[in-house]
Amino acid sequence: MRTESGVAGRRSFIEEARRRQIVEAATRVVAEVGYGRASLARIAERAGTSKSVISYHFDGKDELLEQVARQYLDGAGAAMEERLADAGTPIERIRAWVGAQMQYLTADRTGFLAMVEIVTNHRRPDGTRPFDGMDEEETEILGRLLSEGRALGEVRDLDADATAVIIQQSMEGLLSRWAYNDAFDVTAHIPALVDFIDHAIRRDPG
Amino acid sequence: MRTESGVAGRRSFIEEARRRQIVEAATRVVAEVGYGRASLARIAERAGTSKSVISYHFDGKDELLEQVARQYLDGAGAAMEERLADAGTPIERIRAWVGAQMQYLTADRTGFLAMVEIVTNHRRPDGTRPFDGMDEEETEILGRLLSEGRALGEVRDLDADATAVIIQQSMEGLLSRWAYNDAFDVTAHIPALVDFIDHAIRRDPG
DNA sequence: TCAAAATCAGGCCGGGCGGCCTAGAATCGG
DNA sequence: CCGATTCTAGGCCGCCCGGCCTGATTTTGA
Repeated sequence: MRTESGVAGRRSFIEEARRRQIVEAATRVVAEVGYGRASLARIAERAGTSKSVISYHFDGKDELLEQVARQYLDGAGAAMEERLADAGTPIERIRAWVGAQMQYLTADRTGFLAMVEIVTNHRRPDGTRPFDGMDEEETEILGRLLSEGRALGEVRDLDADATAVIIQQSMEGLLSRWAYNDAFDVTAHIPALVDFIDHAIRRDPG
Repeated sequence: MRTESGVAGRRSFIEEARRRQIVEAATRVVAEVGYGRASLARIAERAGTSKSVISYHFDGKDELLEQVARQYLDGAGAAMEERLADAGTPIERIRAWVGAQMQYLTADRTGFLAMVEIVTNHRRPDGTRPFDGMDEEETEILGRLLSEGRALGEVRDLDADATAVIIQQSMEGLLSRWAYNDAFDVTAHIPALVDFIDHAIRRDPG
């Protein structure tokens, strides 16, 4: 690879197309057979090319898989930032936030499964996980909204930070169920989850 | 191995001791380096023995790892069955259930991590997961308790089955946070979770 | 006591892995 | 148009894996 990685846009047309194609193939393979069985040979076969093409366009398997996860997470992050409503009361914004997050994350099952496999299993040579402490930022957003809600009297007396973690993980828990059970209709459970959270935090339920 | 597997109790003293020792070593190795890097060589080294001892006492790596997960899950199942309170209102029983489950599952971090790694990553040769649909039974228990509570007017109007899934997965979500972040103080969050669930389902909060 | 059975360590084997090399094909730039 | 560059396919390498074999050692049981 001639263009030293890091600066985008300096890549040729073929380079970009190949990277997209390979990332796409890797996503499908990881989602299908899992992280452990996703080899370069399988990915190359799925992409209709050879292993050396992957080696040529990526620094190695690690960079490719990190790219797969990073790509999905970047998309999710951008979509969330865009849909983070400024209007409404804190609880309304939390409801919108939870709904939007669940809706986006369940839109592309293959991408989601691949991301989960990589985030949970990928390790650096020293054993550490590259994708650590990802959702802390989102938890902080929830925590701020809960604090605002408490100040306004809309949210009952509770530990904002602890509750933010619980809300965030209740979402991830539901997504986890969906990840392990294809037949589980997660979208049908989103309203129940939003309602569940609403009643859990609202001071004066109606 | 002479005693055809299946019938327990027919194993010799040495056999039992070795199996316990190897399962213990495998648990620690899987929890430390993850499912993907947990090789027979590493497990044997940790156990202070050689690979062939594992091959002698177990049918293979698959049986060993399934044993590691099964052992933890059996212990959890037995503990839960024992602590499933008969007394109290449905919500009180749900609170007790959630608290007990969280308390037991966080008591042995190493065993829990190994179980999670194996349950999520272990696959049969055909690609299917042996540990599928495990928590459905527990979800059904929660669903029954919610239905009872609704009939008694203690629980608000809600979809019992959907809510049962959400409660179950909110627990697993919190455990997942703990699994990925050693510093996360999960026990400190248990009361907040129980309170969260209580407010989410109770008809007349106070 | 002592042969038979059980248990163990070390080495070896075939296989799949990621990475790399090489020769040639495709593309580009002047 | 053609040399230089980019890109690709296939094969090869060393590594680690799980499984197996062999021969030594320990334990068992009559």
